[in-house]
Formats: sequence, C-alpha cells, structure tokens
Amino acid sequence: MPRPRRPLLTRDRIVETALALIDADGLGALSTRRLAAALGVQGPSLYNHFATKDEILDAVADTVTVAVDTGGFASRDWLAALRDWAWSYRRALTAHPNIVPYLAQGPGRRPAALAMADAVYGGLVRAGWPPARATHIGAALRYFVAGSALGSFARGFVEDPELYAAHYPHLRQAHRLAEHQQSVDEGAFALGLDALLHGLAAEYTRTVETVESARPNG
Amino acid sequence: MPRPRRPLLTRDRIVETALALIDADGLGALSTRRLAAALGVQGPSLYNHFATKDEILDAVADTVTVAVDTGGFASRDWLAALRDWAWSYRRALTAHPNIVPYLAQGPGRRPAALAMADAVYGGLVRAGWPPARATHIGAALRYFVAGSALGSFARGFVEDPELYAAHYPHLRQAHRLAEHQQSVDEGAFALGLDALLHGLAAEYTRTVETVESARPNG
DNA sequence: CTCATAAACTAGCGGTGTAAGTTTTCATTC
DNA sequence: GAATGAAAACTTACACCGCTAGTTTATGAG
Repeated sequence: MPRPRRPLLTRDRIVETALALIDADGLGALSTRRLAAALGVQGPSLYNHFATKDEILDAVADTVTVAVDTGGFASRDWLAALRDWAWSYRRALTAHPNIVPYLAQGPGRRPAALAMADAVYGGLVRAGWPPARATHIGAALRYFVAGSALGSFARGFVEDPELYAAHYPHLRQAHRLAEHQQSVDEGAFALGLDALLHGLAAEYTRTVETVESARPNG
Repeated sequence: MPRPRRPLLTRDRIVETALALIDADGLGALSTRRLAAALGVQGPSLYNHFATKDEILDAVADTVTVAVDTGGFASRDWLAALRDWAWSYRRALTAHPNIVPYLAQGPGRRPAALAMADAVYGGLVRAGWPPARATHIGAALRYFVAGSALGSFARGFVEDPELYAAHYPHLRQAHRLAEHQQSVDEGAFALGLDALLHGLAAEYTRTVETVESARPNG
C-alpha cells in the first residue's frame, strides 16, 4: 500500500489507541507492531508520526496529565488547593494505572506535566511559602500521589492464605486485601493526605505566618 | 562446554551481578544474555538456577529489601519506629534506585518484603491502632517512600533553561534542580515525613488515646 | 558400578524497536 | 497545468530479547 488518499494515521489516533491498549493489557504489552495492528497498519508506519516509541509514550502520559485540575491554586487558599489538586491528580492516575510507572519518572519535556508543576509551585510561593519550601511541598505530594497510584498496595499481596499463615503472624488477613482493594487504597490515601496536610498547616502557622506578622508589612 | 567440575554459577552470584548491572546501566539494560556474559556464561545457563527472568528480579528486589530495618517496632514507641523505618526504607531504595519501579509493585511472594510488612503492621496494632487503620498507615508510608525513591523529583526536570523560560513562569530555576538533586529530594522527604507523622500523632491522640482512656482498663 | 540429576552448551522460535529504501499521492510553486 | 518535494503508507532487514528443546558430560547417591 503506497501513500493513501486520506492519511490512515494521526498523532491523536495513535495516542488514543495506545492508551486504550495500555489500559487493557498493560504497559509491557504495548509494542509498535501490536499498536499498528490495532490501527490497521504495519508497524513502521508509526514512525512517520513519532520518532520513537518513547515519544508515543510521552504523548500518552501527557494526555493523562491533562486531566489533572490545578484550578484551585487560582481561587482557593493554598491548603484547600493542595487537597483538591492531590485528589484530582490521584484520580487521573488511577484512571490509567498501567501508565503510571512511565509517568512517575518525572515531567521531562511533557507540557501538561510542566504546566502542572508550574501551577503548584507558583500557587505555593504566592501563598507565602519560601521558594525552597514550595519545591519540597510539591515534591512531597507528588511522591505520595505517585506512590499511591503506582502499585496498588492491596493488589501487591498475593491471594494465597497459606503463604501468610506459615511465617507472617500479623498478615493472616493479607490475602483478603485484594477483595477490598479500592477501599483500602483510597482509605490509605485519604488518611495519609489528611495527615500530610495537617502537618503542613502546622508548619505554616509556625513559620510563614509568624514571620509575616513580624515584618512591617505583615 | 559440558557440565563443569565446579559449578560456574550460584543463585547468589547471579543476583549479585544482576544488581550491579541494574545499578550501573538501569533496569531496562538488564537482559539475560548480558547478565550471563557478565558471569562468563551463555544466556540460557541462567535457567538452570532460575525459572524466569522475573524470578531473578524478585531475588534482586528482596536483597534490597533485606537492608530495611524494622527493629524500632520492637523497642521504641510507634511514632519513632515509623520514622526510623521510613528513613531506613528510603536509604535502602535510594541505594539502588533503578530497581525501585520493579520493587514498587508490591511484596508479592518476596520474604523480606513480607517480613517488613508483618513487622510494621504488627507494631502499629500493638500500639493500639485499629487493624484497618494500621493497614492504611503502613500503605500511606509505603506510598510516600516508594514515590520518593521512584523518580527523583529533581532529576525529573530536564536541564534546559530555555524550555522553562518560554512557557512556565514559575519554573525559571527548574533547570538547576538537577544540581541540587540530593538535597532537594532529601529535603522534600524530610518535610513530607515530618508532616505526615505530625498528622498521624494528632490523629492518634484524637482517636486511639481517647478511646483507651474511656475504656475500663484504659 | 549404575544411573538419575545437575549444569553447562548450541540451535532456534517468535517477538521487539527501528533503520533503510520503495512507491504513490498530496500540496506547492513556477 | 507541469514539475517537484514532502508525506505516508509499504517491505525488508538487523540486532536484540526471553525462553524452549535437546545435547553433552560431570557429579553424587544407591
């Protein structure tokens, strides 16, 4: 087949299909040939639209990040904005858990990931956090969200009662974790996020507010 | 070469060499043939000692986990034990960052990972946390530690000043993050961990201690 | 001494990412 | 409207991947 009258592929169609395949079968199951086949095309044709497979994955990762809402930093106080952002971030990642290991490597050059970092960092600095602190807070929350979406804690345990009964006295019920996967993971996330934000709020009153009220224009 | 007089391979030697290769060149660069070559042997010979490549990676991951110290749960109060454990866990992972994506998938059937989960969960329950809460706390800390070791926050940003200057007003200094990688990542971890533990301590006094003092044997 | 097992080998299968070169069509320019 | 260059599909091919099968020989147990 030579060049078709209407292009068979577009970047958008490739990314969309790649995400669907990753969601369905996992990151490891995405090969250029399988992706091409799903698009009704031969493997190397993809390289007319992307330079490498990683470039395709970057695009997929960025479409996932686009769904993250950082609007709170423009309209709400920093603590509420952080909470909203963290939950939105988590929802975006858990909607496509199989791409998270790739996405968790950092923003790289992906526009949506950079825009997100920009909004979070800018919002924290505007709220009065020192720049270095703002970096730390953004990083800490990213650690937590990425870690929570990366491997489901609950699914990480094998469903094999005998394995635990033998050697791990406190894990007798661990094989049941998979049943309640979603509630375990979400409960752990909610608890951890609340604790984290609680601690940050305390730190804020201890450092930022104190310093500001001591300044002439505080 | 037929069967040698003294075996050329042992499981330990394979695991040790695999970890060294992963540390040096990354998880993706570990192939059975390259690993075998580093051991002075042909690729398929590895399968006399391990059934699959994943089994090798499991063994590598578990040797990394062995270094995590959970001793605090036997000797210290739960909050100090959590802090010690989290730092020890982080040190163990950041010593071998390239294996973290594999390790972060969960304990599976790896003995050291299961023993760690057992110690943490047991310690928290013994301190008075309700079992469901103990699960959440262990998971939340694992999220945070794994996320922090997974992709270095600082290294996730590309070293390209122009990229940021153009479109991301608050990230003008982001290209410098890589220089201070270790201090950024450690600072973010320290801040986040302190905040998390601070929040958990507050939750403890609010729920566990209150309930215990209300009980006859409180 | 016998013999099953262990531990190396070689050969090979089906899969991978992607480079190279071919063909035809589209879009632009003279 | 013809010429031309880029675009978008193709086929072929390379080096690598995890792993299986079958071969050879040394070891260790009965």
